[in-house]
Amino acid sequence: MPGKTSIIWFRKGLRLHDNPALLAAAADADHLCPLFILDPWFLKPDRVGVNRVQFLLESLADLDASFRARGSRLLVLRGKPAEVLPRAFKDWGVTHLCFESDTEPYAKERDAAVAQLAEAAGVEVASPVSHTLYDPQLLLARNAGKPPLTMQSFTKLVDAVGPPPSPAADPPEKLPPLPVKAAALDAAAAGVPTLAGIGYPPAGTTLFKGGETAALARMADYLSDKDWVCAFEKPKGNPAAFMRPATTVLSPYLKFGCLSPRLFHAKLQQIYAERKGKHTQPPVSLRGQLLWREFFTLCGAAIPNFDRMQGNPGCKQIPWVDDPERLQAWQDSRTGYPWIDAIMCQLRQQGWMHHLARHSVACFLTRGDLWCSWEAGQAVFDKYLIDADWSLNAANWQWLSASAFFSQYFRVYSPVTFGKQYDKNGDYIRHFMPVLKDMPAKYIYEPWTAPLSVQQAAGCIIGKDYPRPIVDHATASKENMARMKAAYEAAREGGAGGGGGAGSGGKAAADAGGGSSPAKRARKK
DNA sequence: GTTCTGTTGCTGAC
DNA sequence: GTCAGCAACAGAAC
Repeated sequence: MPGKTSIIWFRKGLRLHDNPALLAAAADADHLCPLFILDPWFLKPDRVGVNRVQFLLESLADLDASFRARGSRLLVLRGKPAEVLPRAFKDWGVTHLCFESDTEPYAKERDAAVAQLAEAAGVEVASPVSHTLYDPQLLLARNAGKPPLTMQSFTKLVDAVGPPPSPAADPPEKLPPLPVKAAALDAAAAGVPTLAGIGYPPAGTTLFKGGETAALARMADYLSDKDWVCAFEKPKGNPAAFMRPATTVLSPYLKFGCLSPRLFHAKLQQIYAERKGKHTQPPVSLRGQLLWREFFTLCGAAIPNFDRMQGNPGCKQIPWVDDPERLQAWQDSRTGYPWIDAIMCQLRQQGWMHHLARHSVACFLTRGDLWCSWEAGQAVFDKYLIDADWSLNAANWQWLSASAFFSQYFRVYSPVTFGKQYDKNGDYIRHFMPVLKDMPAKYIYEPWTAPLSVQQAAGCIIGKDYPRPIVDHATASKENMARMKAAYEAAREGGAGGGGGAGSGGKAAADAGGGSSPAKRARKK
């Protein structure tokens, strides 16, 4: 009987802890090859920014170091997985291929093709779930094959299913050696490349360092303050806090799998248990944030065309206007609204912004002010965010544009007053938009209202050094609200959400006789 | 059918 | 700091 030679194929899940695929590959193996493949599909500088790629390379270097400490090493090969892997099967005499299951559309297609090739080569495949707390297929099955549409029903679903699996055991101190031919590959052929080596600028500008080591340290740091953990309420965070962010910034580590959601979840439950119920609850608690991730990942896995408007049955069809100039101004921090422009600058610079800051700019681009498609904004976020996650990005853009999940389109973020609530002096703006750093606090959110003498004293003339507002918010938001109303009416008449290309052709009848009874209600908050 | 509620709106009067 | 009014949606529970 031939020996076992395995590949543990890393894609996300860039960690050794809670890694069931690694355990499966290593168990009773004579040879184990840890492998990452730099897929050209992901590495396009115009589509994936330098900060996220840097984060990835740092994560790979950290992974390599961890393998070396266990008598192994990480091989990094380049090419399409469907071409690289069959060669490796043959060259190295591979008998087993293990990788973490992935529900994104590209990944599903890629993995199905690879699994077929493996079968043809007589290679046994295992792909356990460890990117999410729960197996999305299991959740779907428990909910009649359909994803829940609200966070409340999602929370109910996971409550009914019970606690998620515990994190898997740590891998052994000593791992099997590489196959002989794989071990012969040198750094040039199979090492972690430099940014420049793959066509990127030599360095990114993000503050956040990739890798499992950094992830565990960051988690430990935030979890050490148990009062903070138990009092965490996401909506109360300060989006303008940039020296120490109001949230954990564990999202990029969860995105790449440097941190296991199950480990994070287990640690949170431990702390909550110590406090005997005195802690915040989902959806606003820290655990709630993991459930949001879980909810949206499930939606991304179960709803067709989840990253598009057309053909997406959950997405309201709204007649957005394709306006490249507006989109570009938004992307390049030239809207003339300092709060918006500063946030977009933080995005390009750090690859991360607070959740509420993302809300501000997403609302502004779509239903609030510029009436551009959420898909266009999604693409910009997908390029620059270090934590860009396919499902979460699509879900949040649909949420903010009131295309799905959320429908109170009359709640519009003000590009002027929203940030002011948190940062009266405008320190966040001064930091990210240095051109405005000497503008008096009175005018910093609306510099076009500053008298010319003030502008001169601040060294920032509006219309010359910094643009005038791209739209008048009061006018634009009012017009857009009317457009939303019409799109919603059209959707109701045309039969909900609408998958096909029906678009928004139906014009809104002034009063469809819908005659909803005059629900007079005294609502209190 | 009605009622309740939804992680995170804004403005202006008090 | 609180609260009504703004103009008003849709899923879930009843």
